[in-house]
Amino acid sequence: MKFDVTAIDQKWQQYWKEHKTYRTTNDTSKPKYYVLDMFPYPSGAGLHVGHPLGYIASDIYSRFKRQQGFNVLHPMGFDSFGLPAEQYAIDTGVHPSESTAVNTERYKEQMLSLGLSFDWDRAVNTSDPKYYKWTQWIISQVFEHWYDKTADKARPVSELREHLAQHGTAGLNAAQTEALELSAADWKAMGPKEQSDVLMNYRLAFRGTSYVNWCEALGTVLANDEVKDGRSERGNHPVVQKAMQQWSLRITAYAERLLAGLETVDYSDGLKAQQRNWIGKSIGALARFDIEGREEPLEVFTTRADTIFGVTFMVIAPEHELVAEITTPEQQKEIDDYLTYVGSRSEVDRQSETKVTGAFTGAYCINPLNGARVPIYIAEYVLKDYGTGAIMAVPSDDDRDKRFAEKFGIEIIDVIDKSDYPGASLKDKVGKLINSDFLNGMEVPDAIKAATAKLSEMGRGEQQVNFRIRDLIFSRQRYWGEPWPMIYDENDVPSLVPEDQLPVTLPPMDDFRAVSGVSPLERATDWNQTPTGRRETDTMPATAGSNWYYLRYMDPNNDDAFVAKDVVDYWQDVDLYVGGAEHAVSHILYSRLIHKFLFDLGKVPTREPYKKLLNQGMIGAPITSIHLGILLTEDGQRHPIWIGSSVAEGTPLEVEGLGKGHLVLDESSGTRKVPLRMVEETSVDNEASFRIYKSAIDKVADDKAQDAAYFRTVLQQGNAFVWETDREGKLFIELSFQMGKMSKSKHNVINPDDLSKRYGTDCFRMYEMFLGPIDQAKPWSVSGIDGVYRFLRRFWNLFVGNGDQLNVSDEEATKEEMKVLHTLIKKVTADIEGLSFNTCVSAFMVATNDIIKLKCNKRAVLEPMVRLIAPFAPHVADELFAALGGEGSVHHAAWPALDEKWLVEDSFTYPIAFNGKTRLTLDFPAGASKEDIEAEAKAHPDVAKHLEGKTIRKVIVVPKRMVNFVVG
RNA sequence: GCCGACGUGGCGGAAUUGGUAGACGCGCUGGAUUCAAAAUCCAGUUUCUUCGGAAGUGUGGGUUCGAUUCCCACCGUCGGUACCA
Repeated sequence: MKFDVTAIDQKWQQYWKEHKTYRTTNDTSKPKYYVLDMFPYPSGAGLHVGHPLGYIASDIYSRFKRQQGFNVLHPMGFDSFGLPAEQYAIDTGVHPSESTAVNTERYKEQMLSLGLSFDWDRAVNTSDPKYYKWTQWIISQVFEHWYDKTADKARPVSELREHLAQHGTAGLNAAQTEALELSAADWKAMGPKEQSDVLMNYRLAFRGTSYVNWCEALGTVLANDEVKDGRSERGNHPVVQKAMQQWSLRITAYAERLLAGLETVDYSDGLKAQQRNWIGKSIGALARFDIEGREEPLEVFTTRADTIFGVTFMVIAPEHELVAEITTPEQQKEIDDYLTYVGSRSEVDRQSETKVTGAFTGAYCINPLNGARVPIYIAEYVLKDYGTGAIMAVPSDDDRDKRFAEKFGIEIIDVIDKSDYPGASLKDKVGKLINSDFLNGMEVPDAIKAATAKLSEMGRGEQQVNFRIRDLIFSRQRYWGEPWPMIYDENDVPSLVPEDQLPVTLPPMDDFRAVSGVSPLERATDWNQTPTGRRETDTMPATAGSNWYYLRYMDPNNDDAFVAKDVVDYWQDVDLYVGGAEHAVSHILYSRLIHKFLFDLGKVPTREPYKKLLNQGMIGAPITSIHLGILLTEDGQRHPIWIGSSVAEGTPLEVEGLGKGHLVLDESSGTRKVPLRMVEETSVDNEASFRIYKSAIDKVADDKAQDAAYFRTVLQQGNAFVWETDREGKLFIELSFQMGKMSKSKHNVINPDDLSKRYGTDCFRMYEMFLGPIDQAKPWSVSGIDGVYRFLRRFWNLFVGNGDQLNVSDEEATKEEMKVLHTLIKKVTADIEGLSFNTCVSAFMVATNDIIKLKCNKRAVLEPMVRLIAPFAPHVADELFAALGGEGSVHHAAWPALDEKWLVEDSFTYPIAFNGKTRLTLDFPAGASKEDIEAEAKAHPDVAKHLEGKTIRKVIVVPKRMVNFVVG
């Protein structure tokens, strides 16, 4: 028996594959346990050392539960639709299905080599038509439902039609885009197109105009979470707001339930807070201000109705529909100029803006409580999508309003006396009302109630709840996603593709570019023209496939349903969900939405999809960045150029092909840093800086790899390099360097394969766990992996001794030896339950060291230790288990049972403290009484020495803890 | 700005309900083995010290017989979010 990690790894990985050791059946006789890893997107870069952290943790947990006798569902699959594969296809001409297949295979191999116990027979792929048939089916169901706020659940659209035919909109309490008023007769008089438009107002999946994040470079709409700092997360392209016709999911209908459900699940506080934030519930009041010379009032939403006497102007969003209507002729030019200015600004501009801007419409409205005449402005800082798109401005009590009032010379009326609350900010909502008529003297919370009540009494407003969350835009003008299963007839009325015709598969294409907002599928005319009408050419976003995948694993090959009822009734929900915090908001929220929808339909038995969520911490790694600057040439031309990290602004430069000039910086952010993968040829100069050599860049030009494609894109943003020369005369640019999280976009990924090969998979697994608490961020470092390797060797040597043969005795174990074993059982069992895997590894080390000291090689101790270490070191454990004559795989062997009798102590070592400071320790029998301990301790000569010349004021004895003398 | 998490040796990190701070591992120092090295094994390793001790868990206060743990204020790091009315 040799400790040959490579041979052991291969042998057992082969064995598990052949024997389908990790196959899971829907065996309802055992209790179920569902452990899920977040769906990976199979990128070209492969796994890095950050990924396995979560996979190993969930694998350990699954194996542990399996040994405890649970029927464990632990599946893996791939989120294989998405932008990167399509972008890669545009860059290289490789079809997304091909690159995805290659990447998926690579991920699977890497996961197999980590010894992860997935049941690969249950693997799913979102881009597989057999899978996305059901994605389309679920979205079809969403389309066929509306939200009844009275019943607080989704109901079929057929019932809505009936209601409209009988009562019109009377008595309808539905989640809707806008409030409609129709009689039954109105409804019946409508044509198909008009009826369809009315239903769209209520459908949970609907088509409508919305302001969207438009990314010109990617040629598609992006979700809020796909935009970071006004740029696209994929590719870092600028994003602008644009009004477009889009499919959306009415997530706002579920806002309240998504919020309430957080109370019932075991997620971290931080994550719950993030979700609450994203949903953004606020309770306030709707107030209606009459506009001079106009019937319809101006509606505003405010959380501070109490400050209504301090209102000195109103602000509406530039996109607000009233703007055109109320602007007076004298102010028309000013408003037009401002609208032009707003239209010219991207998201980045708007977000980085600190000064207030706006324009006066010339119109006035009337404060309903005191009749004051209030001017109406438009300004960028008021958002179209939140509340009513209009605010009542209270410059005395709101920072932005104040800056605006100061700039435009508007009166400021103090309405809150905060002198009782020094240091309180506006958000604290404290103080006493002044200058406010009947509210004077009230505290803020009371005044809010009183003012709201008054508005309501006057019919000028009412209490209202507002949510920050916006409906989820579910259209992408791209190829590589699920087609919306819709056909438009000659009246432009969309209808679902019948269920028996699903899936609507993607047509084969070889050119995936989206041209000016039109999906590439528009060009597939053979596909999109059908006898009954034209197909919808928008596809769904990546989240469509990933927000319900956990259900498909339960029943992955079912052709009659997304999951069979009896199967989902058995598996219920995910017990433990492990993944990165970067998906904390969007993915979790969207799958919670779909789950709740399916619950309403009676398709799933639980209200929440994920009972417990574990977010693994990031593993940090170096990020190298290349700098982009601007060369201003003597003839006034500006050229983007690549420069070293140390080139200062104003440096005179002469660049081949561009001429002489000097360096100016990017207006927005100085030199712009672009993360760059360390290509192999890049050489390390010292720890703080890296160099990229010209020879490396030239080589990339004809490289077909996916990394090279990214690299080329980056390089195309600058058109020349400002080279420096090293000692050997080679040209290079110095890159900047910092530690940061490991991610595809930062191109600082470290691959686990090498370590796994060198030290063995089990060592790599235990080392990753040993790094620290699973949920905390930490830098990657390989120092320390040797220690884990040495431990595994020592553990192995317990069984083989000095020779190459198994050397285990059948003698009865001593009390001391059994104590070591049971201490380990207790610690490891508790710590796995508590997801504290790093301390488990320590516990194994301690136990191994103790057993070595006891020179114990007894089966009674060692065999249970093999079963304990099996979740952590599955290969070595199976090898040892087989050598010991175990039947089958250790991974189906029972978890060792704890017997507390071995842990009972005869005596306890008490720390003896004086005024809380421990000075010595003394042993007392475990059963000794307080009185005996106190008397004996006082009598002990070492204690007496400390008590000399002092008065004992008090003695505290806590059995099995400590003794403390309070002296003076 | 707001929300959340976290601050412990040279480093990663341990410490049930408040009860011996620094487990375990890395690194380092010394030793054994070796012609030598690797590997392995043994001992030591918070700081200061007059070698009796003393101080010590980001900083300052508080509660307590006793605080890494609980409370208050502040500082710092990381993550999220940002004109949300």
